[in-house]
Amino acid sequence: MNPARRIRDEIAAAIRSGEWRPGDRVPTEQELAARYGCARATVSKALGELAASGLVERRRKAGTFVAHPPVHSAVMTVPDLAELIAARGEAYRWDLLSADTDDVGEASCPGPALRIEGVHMAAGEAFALERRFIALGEVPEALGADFAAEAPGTWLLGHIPWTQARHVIRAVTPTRKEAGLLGVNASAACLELDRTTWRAGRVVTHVRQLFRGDRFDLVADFNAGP
Amino acid sequence: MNPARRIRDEIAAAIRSGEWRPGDRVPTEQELAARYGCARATVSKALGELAASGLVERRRKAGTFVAHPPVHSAVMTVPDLAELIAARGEAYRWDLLSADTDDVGEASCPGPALRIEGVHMAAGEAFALERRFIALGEVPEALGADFAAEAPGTWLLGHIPWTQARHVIRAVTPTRKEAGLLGVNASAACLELDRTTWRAGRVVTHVRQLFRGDRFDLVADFNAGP
DNA sequence: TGCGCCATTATGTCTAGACATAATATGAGG
DNA sequence: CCTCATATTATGTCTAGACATAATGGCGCA
Repeated sequence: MNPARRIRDEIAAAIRSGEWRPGDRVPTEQELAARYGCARATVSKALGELAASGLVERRRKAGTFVAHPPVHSAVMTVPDLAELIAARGEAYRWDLLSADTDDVGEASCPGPALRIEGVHMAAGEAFALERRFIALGEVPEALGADFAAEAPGTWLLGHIPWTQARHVIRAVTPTRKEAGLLGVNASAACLELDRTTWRAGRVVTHVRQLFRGDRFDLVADFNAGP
Repeated sequence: MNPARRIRDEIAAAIRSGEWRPGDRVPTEQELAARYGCARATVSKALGELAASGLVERRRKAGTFVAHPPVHSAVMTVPDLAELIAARGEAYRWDLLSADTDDVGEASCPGPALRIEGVHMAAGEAFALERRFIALGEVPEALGADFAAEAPGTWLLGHIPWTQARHVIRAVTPTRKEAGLLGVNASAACLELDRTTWRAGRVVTHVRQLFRGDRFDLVADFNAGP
């Protein structure tokens, strides 16, 4: 086992078990270096990783301290729907409802855009509705894509490299039309997921996905540190 | 500006702008060290941080490559309700409905537990319902706490150091009783947030919070890298 | 031709030492 | 007793060099 990894994991374990409490002082780098018989730089690397993951806080001159736990931040994975449904062992299908060019776009995706609507199907039943705008100024090649054959999210993932995104999650009651498409009662709660995606500061796409509340949970794990 | 930080940020910018595409080879550490006029260890540190944040992938002998973007993972912050509401400029209040000891607990929090129910109020109106189990085997001091004066989440945050947690988010239709407590129509969609919290592998608490769908959105940002 | 071994190569990690930086503690002066 | 300058100290970062490790590509042998 690496010295750096060992130091990092042992300190993380002491913090997570409650042995070292928030505010407690972590031994100085020199003390740890002596205890583990390694160079100070090695200890510093381990503490740097712990600080990056939020488990400790380092202050010059003062020393290193066990951080106070955050309210709750968690890493949430929003899965690719095709993969998610395949993982359940169900057949996945994307049904395109409409695809039109639109010179105006909408508030969160202004300018000329491609407007796409469709349904994600699992085991022959509607699973989620999708309404998407793709900014043609950023992704002109979207005009040549066949969104009847491939869901736009899947296509974009293969054509647009690293982006930033913001997700907004809320519970809503579907409109009558949406309820019909999803095959649920008009009073059934649905989970709405709005995602806006930027590249280099400019909006690439905005998508609103509406999930059947009875078939979809978002799961987020909070696991500070490595 | 730090050399390490500069290298890291310039490479991250090249990736996020699309200049370097997924699968592209990043120059070797030696080349980068020569280009930036610094030691190889400095380059290695920068690349290590980029790899930790998922922007690049490093393989021995093969080199460093721009990673393929993940489906979508995002850091979600589940706020402290008291703080959230205070930030909106509204008055926050916690109303305790009941607090009983329970020898059995429930599935996700087995064993002797404290069962607490209450309402989070904002500006005089119900905002969220909470039903919580606190494992007395792990947190016996919870018996001495005054949960009429302080919301159990707030109390736990101050008494239980670093933990792991899992969140499950779904859209539900409230029961008639829940709708009444929240002051919404029985057909209004609500956002349910289930959080189970562990310390050192043992369940500390399980909480179910039910939010008014029209008053609460979860926001998650995806911003790989520093 | 095909298989397996080995040299090469790029990353992974560490060391010992150096200097920078920032915040605290201390002491001098008002 | 308070205030400000200074010394101290722990972290922050870097360097140059070394060795470890793993995967790849090519070479040699069958």
